[in-house]
Amino acid sequence: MICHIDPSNGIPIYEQIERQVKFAVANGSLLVGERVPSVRDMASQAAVNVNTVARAYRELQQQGILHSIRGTGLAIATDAPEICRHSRLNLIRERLRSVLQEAFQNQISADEIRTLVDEQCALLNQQPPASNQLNS
Amino acid sequence: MICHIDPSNGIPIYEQIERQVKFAVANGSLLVGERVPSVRDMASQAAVNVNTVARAYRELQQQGILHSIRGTGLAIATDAPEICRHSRLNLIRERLRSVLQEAFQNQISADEIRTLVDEQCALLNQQPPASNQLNS
DNA sequence: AATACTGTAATATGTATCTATTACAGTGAG
DNA sequence: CTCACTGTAATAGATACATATTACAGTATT
Repeated sequence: MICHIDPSNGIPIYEQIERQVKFAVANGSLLVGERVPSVRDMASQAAVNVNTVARAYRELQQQGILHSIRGTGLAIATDAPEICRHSRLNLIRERLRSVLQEAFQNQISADEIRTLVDEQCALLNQQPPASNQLNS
Repeated sequence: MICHIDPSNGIPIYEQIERQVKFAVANGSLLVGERVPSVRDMASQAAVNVNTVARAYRELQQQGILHSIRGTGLAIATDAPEICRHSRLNLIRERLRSVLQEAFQNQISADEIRTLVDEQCALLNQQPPASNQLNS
């Protein structure tokens, strides 16, 4: 899989990696038993430090999404698809809630919000669908 | 004015203060020439350090939204309403774009997004409208 | 003049994130 | 066995954010 890091969106890099692994599992882009890219591969693809990837993988292990195969790598755990399918919308919902809360607190109407949403949906649909490929 | 700080939304506190002053100006809650709460008042109301408020005010000065009256305080500048009315939707648009970009990159459909938006609009409408009052 | 406010600045401390680098033990293929 | 790969750990350094504390100069009120 390929990770797209946005260094300027306020979300820590290790957490962005975490989230994208979860989405990939929920999408079926990563299957149970399949190995995730090695920390060094992922780090070089994402132009990020190895420690940062290692932290993401560590937290994914603690959540039961990855399990370690000693000396070989990290693989998608059996329970991962269920966990990640459940997380899929929640990850977006939480971020969305935070934005809309600020909007409502500052007198922006639901109509204005819906207009902004439609506008951004149109813009993002035109862009390349950010190919979520598997790795080698 | 009263500031609502969310320590867990990834936006630095000084920037949250900055944004809320801009919204208040755009809304007409703060009028040209009116004084903004003193750094010490704002800090105690928001349960935040004085330096953090001072940083927000400093950046608002650099943007031409506040101007200093020596020994007396900071007041809303003449150009502030125009600047802030222009910023109003853009501040939300940028945060929204970031969230929707992540959603689209991870195969969440526009329909799913719109469902989430409507769901959150309904939830937030039920809550107290977060009174954006002027101070004493 | 004295007092109580303004903003502003300097200093030190703590925490979180990220980087760079080095090292080590386990695994598998040649 | 050797070599190249795994994850993992330890260390050190940089930066950003926020805190606590102290201090100072300007202004207005009494």
